Amino acid sequence: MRSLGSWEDLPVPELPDVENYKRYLDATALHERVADVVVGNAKVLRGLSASEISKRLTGRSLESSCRHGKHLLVTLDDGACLTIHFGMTGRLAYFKAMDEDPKYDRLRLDFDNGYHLAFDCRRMIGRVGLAESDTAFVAAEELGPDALDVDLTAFRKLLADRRGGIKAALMDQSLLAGIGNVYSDEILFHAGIDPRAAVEALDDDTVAALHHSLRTVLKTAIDRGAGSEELIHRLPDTYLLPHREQGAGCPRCDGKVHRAKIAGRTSYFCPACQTKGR
DNA sequence: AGTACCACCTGACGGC
DNA sequence: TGCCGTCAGGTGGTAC
Repeated sequence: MRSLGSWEDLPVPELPDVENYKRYLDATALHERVADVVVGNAKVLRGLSASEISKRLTGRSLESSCRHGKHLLVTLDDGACLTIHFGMTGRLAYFKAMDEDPKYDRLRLDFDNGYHLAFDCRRMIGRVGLAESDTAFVAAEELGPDALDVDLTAFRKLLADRRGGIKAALMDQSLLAGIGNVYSDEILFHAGIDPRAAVEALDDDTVAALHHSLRTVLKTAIDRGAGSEELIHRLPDTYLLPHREQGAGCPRCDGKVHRAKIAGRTSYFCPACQTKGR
């Protein structure tokens, strides 16, 4: 059992978490001018040197932001784009007093107003970079459309040409961007689809149900505070996320939650509820 | 094209 | 008590 407040309760950033990080950045650091850049660990820069990112960011201000899938893209006043991917353990912290600097601060922007924005990333699987523009970045990364921008017609089209497992398809960032292991499980749970199902095995009604679940789950997670450790306590009772444990009671039936490796990931599902696509 | 597996990375946890 | 293997999970690379 996970203990409350341990690092394990921190969410792995997928679309809903990153959306709330974007809103956090918009509410805090936007329009502030960067006075200094402090690189705590250049590994998160992948290739880009500390002096290069420092040179490009110093004197700039953060003008606007957008999110595409799990990426946060911040446009600067010179038109360039600061790109942030949170990996598994990344998050943002905006603060004034340096004793609030998070432990795993890998990159910090110090603003003219005396505040700081830190990219906190314990496992350093996250990365920060620079791109010509947000659209250039999305194209270069070969990302599919953002999961919340895909309507039912487009969703049917994406799946029509896809073969193989539905869980792998949902998590494929080049097909649609933003869904990872945890939310793919949640979405399939609400749609009543067996996570081991093949895409071809889903009929039209089931694809419509899947699309509906996808939107509902992602939006609910955003509204209930994804990105905060409180999310798990704020989700509706019918959500699987607080029951991601082998043998836990299914929140919808008398069955038990099962764990299995599906699409290469540890997956949780209820075999009694999730029967579609079998 | 889709799948399988490894590596990256850190810290928690179970086994002995 | 303490060492050690294993696991988590997004992404990227490679092999099939």
